[in-house]
Amino acid sequence: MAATEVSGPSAQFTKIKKPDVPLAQVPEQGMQEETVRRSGSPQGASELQAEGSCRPLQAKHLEGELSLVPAPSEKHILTLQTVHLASEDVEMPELGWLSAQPAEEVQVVVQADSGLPSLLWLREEPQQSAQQCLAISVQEELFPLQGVEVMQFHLLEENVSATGEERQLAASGAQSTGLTKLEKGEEEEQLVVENRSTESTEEQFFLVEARPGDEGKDEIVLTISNLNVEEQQDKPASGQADVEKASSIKNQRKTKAAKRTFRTFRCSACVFTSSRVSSFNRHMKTHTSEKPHMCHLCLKAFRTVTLLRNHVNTHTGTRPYKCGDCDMAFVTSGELVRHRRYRHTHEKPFSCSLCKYASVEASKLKRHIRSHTGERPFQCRLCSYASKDSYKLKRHMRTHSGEKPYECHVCHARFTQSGTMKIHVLQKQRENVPKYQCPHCATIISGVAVSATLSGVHLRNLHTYKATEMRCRYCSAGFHERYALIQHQKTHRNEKRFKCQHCSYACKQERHMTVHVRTHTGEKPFECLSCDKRFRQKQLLNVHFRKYHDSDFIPTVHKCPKCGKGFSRWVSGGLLTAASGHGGQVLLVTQGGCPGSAGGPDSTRAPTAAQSPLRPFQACL
DNA sequence: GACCTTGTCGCCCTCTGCTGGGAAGAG
DNA sequence: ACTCTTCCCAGCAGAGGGCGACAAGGTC
Ligand SMILES: [Zn+2]
Ligand SMILES: [Zn+2]
Ligand SMILES: [Zn+2]
Ligand SMILES: [Zn+2]
Repeated sequence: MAATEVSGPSAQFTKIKKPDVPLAQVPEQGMQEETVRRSGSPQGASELQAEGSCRPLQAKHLEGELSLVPAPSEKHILTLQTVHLASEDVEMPELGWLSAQPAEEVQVVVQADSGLPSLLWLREEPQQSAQQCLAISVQEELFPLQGVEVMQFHLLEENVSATGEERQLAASGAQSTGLTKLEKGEEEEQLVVENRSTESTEEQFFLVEARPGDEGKDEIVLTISNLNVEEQQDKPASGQADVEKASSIKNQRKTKAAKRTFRTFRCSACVFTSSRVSSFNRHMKTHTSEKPHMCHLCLKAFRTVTLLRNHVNTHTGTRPYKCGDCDMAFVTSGELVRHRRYRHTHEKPFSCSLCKYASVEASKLKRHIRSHTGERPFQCRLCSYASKDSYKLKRHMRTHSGEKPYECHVCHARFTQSGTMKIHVLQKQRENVPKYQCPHCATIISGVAVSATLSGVHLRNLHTYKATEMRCRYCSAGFHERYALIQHQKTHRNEKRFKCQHCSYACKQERHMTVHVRTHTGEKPFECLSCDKRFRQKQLLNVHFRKYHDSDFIPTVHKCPKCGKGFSRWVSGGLLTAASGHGGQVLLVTQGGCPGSAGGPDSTRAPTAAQSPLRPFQACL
């Protein structure tokens, strides 16, 4: 490949568009190139808005370069950096793509139209070469290589513009030097990036070349090449503009990536890539069903010896990984780590972005997120219920099956949930615990916590001698023991302490006396709103209203078992109060029946008040 | 290949809170 | 006798903690 030329009316940055080649068609490795074009139609800077949660990047111009400075905490997904490939006799400057320090880099923002990551980083290099290209590094984990390879990189001319010098170069069709150079102050855009957090992973590299498009057209052609299969030497020779030469560029950055030689092996069946052939080979076995290692105890087969050994340990109970802080032990180190996070370190690496929840395991966060989204993937096949996790659905299914797996050991009652049974058992224990009988009184202390403490409290509170005499609330009696006082006061309870001033009537409660006094004063404070009749008691008014003004009122009929006549009420002493058929009279009857018969009581409901044979029985009220 | 780490799925558990029916007691 | 209120309790769902088991990749 020849030296890359960059041309065009302005500087250029890239807009990622949708992959337009199916992943399966993506060239596997090497120097295959994807050439994409973009016409020169301008795009408004306002389009530089990524969807989703966003954080603005402010464009700045620093000493002739425009850079977009991210917030320090930003993590980004793609990195786009310029690499200035020198001519054959010019030693290449350092390669920015290995720097892996985004905060130091100059960035270029691209927009994702199709959910692709929305930011590329672009590193501005000094203009040391007439031949330039771009290298893109991709954090593999979040953005599979194949997906990137086929992306279209569109130039956004409005965003950036070439310096005057560059314009000249472009106009002349000569080699451009300032691919990433931005005109100071020309368009300082507030750019927005997708705020997606990720951990740093191995990077993938592409070579992007820019050169003028068809003659006379406002067009730039970007050529994207894969660099992954090339080796990068620690001490490369001078570079050329083709990939092979780029691959041997001296890398002066002291980074991890720069210090090692790497080669990428890529699975043809999935997105997996690895720099190690051993990992690659092992990975390829995952695409087969080959499981040569079989458990002699249960005949289950495994892919690796390690998996088999762990499995056999579950049979034998062998748990080599013991927790240093408790007695727990585990089959695998991972289980131990997780246990320690749950029980000892409380480290919770997975945090909810919507609330303060954090979890030890990703699956727990996933489950938690459903409480925000309301998603209920587990649908009951018998009713409309759907749950957010499988366990709740399983638990719910017991309501259909009637299964009650939990049994009370005290009364053998069964329950669908353990918690329900637990509460029940606690209740039973309260009933069955040993009781404490106070030696000084009839008090019996029972409950779950019968103890010396509790009985001691009883003795101290009730049976200790008090120097100060305690007076009864109702009379002049005095006591030095609280228990004696309380017992005495109880004797006042059944006393008819309220005595009528006008007659001999006495009662226990003041409210009863209030009502009674009205029989002397004639006061009837409760007035019927429908007939102006007045009552001394509210209850009497209520009864009146129902009987005479409520059409829904259904009186109870007590039938005389002997003669079948209806009575409004049964009096336990053997009196039936006559209802209809007895002319509204009060009739004294024997237990066996009314005077015209003999027998016991019976009661039925009359169909309606209107149809009832009963007549309101005023005399008995 | 061994060891380790990371990730995933599934299972079971606890704690918690709401609800409705029924018994008991008060009014 | 009736009504109303309160309490109890079983039923049930929401949310989260913890572990078992396994798969797969990185590294030595
Ligand atoms: Zn087995
Ligand atoms: Zn422990
Ligand atoms: Zn949350
Ligand atoms: Zn259901």
